[in-house]
Amino acid sequence: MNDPAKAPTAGRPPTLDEVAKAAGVSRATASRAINGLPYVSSTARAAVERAVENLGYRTNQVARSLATKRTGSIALVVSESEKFVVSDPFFARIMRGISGSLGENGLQLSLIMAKEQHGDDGSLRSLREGHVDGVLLVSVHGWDTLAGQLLASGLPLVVCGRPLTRADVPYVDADNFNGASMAARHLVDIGRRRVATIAGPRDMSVGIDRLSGFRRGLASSGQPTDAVEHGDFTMASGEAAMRRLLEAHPDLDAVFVASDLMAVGAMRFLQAIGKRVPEDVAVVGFDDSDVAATAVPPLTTIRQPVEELGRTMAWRLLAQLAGDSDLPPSILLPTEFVGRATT
Amino acid sequence: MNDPAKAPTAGRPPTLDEVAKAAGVSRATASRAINGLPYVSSTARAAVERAVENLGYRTNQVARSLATKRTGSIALVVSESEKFVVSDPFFARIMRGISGSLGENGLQLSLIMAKEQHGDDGSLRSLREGHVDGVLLVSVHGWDTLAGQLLASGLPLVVCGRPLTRADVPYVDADNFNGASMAARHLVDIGRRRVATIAGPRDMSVGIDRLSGFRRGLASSGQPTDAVEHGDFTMASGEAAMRRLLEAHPDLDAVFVASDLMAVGAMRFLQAIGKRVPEDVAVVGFDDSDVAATAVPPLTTIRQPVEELGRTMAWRLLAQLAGDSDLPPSILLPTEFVGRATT
DNA sequence: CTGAAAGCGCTTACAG
DNA sequence: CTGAAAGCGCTTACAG
Repeated sequence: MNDPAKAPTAGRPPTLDEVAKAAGVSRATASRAINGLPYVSSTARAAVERAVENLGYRTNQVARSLATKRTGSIALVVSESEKFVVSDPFFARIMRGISGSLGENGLQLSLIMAKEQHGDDGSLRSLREGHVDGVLLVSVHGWDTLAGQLLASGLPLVVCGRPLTRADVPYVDADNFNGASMAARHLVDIGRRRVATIAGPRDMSVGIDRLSGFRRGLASSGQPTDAVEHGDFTMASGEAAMRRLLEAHPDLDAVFVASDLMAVGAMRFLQAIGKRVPEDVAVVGFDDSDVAATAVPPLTTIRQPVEELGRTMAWRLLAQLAGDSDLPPSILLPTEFVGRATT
Repeated sequence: MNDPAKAPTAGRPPTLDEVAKAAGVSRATASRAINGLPYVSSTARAAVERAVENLGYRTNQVARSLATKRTGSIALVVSESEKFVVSDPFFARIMRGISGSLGENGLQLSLIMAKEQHGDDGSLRSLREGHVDGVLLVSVHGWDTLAGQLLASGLPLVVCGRPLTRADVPYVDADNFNGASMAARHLVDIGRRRVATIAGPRDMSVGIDRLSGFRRGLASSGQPTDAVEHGDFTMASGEAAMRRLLEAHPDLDAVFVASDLMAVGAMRFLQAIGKRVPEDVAVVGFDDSDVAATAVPPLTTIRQPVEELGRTMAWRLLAQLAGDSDLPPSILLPTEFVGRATT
């Protein structure tokens, strides 16, 4: 059943020219019909559609890119030196959001793992070679180095998380400030009199914003906001910070922890020394990651919409590429209180 | 300091034509010099190099692709429906290997998260639109659906892990059979008389191969190979399988577990019921993942070279694209015994 | 070793 | 609504 009408091109995929010929129209008209442009008679459109179907025609995106100067693909740049970043569940969810949103719009995702140690190692080279239309950057540390190179490339850029330096680049982030504030207020509302916090690193905006939010939330209660220890978002660091906190403030009866993982570490320490959660010490985490629900007891926390973060980054970049005006320079996504058993 | 010699193109990046003009040669010669082709006089080459430098010229890859019919990018297809796949540390390491290897060869990595539920959801569309030169597939389950579509695209394809069906597609895998065999032999060598196994799923080649290897390794000892329970590679499944194993074979004194994570689950159960590891029951895992070294006690295991798996997939595909003949249809990477404290 | 010319497969003013 | 033509920026036989 080697229907010659279906394979007239012997191997090589059919071209627009062949479609036009088969439809009895010009290449220009065929192009318009295929791209859904106006001003194509319905008969011409139908003929082209039939030809496309018969020939199994697919637009050659490379040729289209050369003509339109749009590549239809977006780079996702991650810093490879952070060993864990790709395997981080948070990152995986971001990526899923981005990928879904891009896919719906017919765009490709080009993944670039940049080694940030060297100034120019070539991993970002493709960005300057017209391979992509825009760039999405996800990087916790090393933001400056990478962002500098990306900005220099002149491509539209959206980053994940509020950048510490360079206020001039569009970003998307969770509303860490208000989330943390909610957590603190909740602890006050349930009657806790001495509320402490395990904050994130001082040099990350996510650490900084959750700490300021915590202070803001506690402000109305008149409580001091001096019971603060820092961790690095690992479980072990949460455990150690909890120990330091109790040494310095033995009277604390609640703790807001800037990530669920650190909160689990903190709870582990509390339980090890015989403190009951929530009776002796109430705990609120942040993220609503998988560990929150499976912790014992299940962890009260602040949810951030991670996949939505990725979706929104993609949306913001696409809107910019589409030339939308009056775009918000940056976007904060609402966080949400999730009550469980630790408060 | 707006040196006109450095920015003669006002915004728009410089073209090959401009480089040629600046170097005083033809476009053809400029092209040859830039691509390092032979038959270019050293003076011409030098002049072109200088012009490239001065103008800040970069090859427009899209134009090059149209002319050469090579895109310089490779698709990495993963199945999105496996929620965890992207956040799986194993996958992250594979991806690092692939990305590194591709980057060294100046190729792009295009990430495609395919929804395998639908026959054709468009996520694989780009593959048929000339976007990529070849495809790398990483997917544990759902292999058939995806591979079928990919094979149909006619693009060169290399998959990760031995496919259960379709022996006709090149793959790269760890030598699961010999690794498992080594594990079983080791347990016999240290004097265990009743060796059991917690195997992986029956419908995954990695599960199957590690089970056959185990049986092969035990064969010479004359021990029965009937003490087998299956898990699904999660910690919880390892725990449950260990329970079933002890119910059926209370006399077992050693267990080979087909993954480190399941092994940790198994150890958790053993310790919960008061069995000592390794005194009462010796345990060998598989993978040498992070949890192996941090387990208590540290887990004896079989190491598989995960990043090298990714590197090798990339190498195999590139070699095929380069037209190398006599390529091995598939490649098995050696696994290695890592002795720790559980045996 | 070099250059003029054709070609890769599309899109898009421009002039009907 | 339609078509002829130019153009996107490169590569590569071909003929010197």
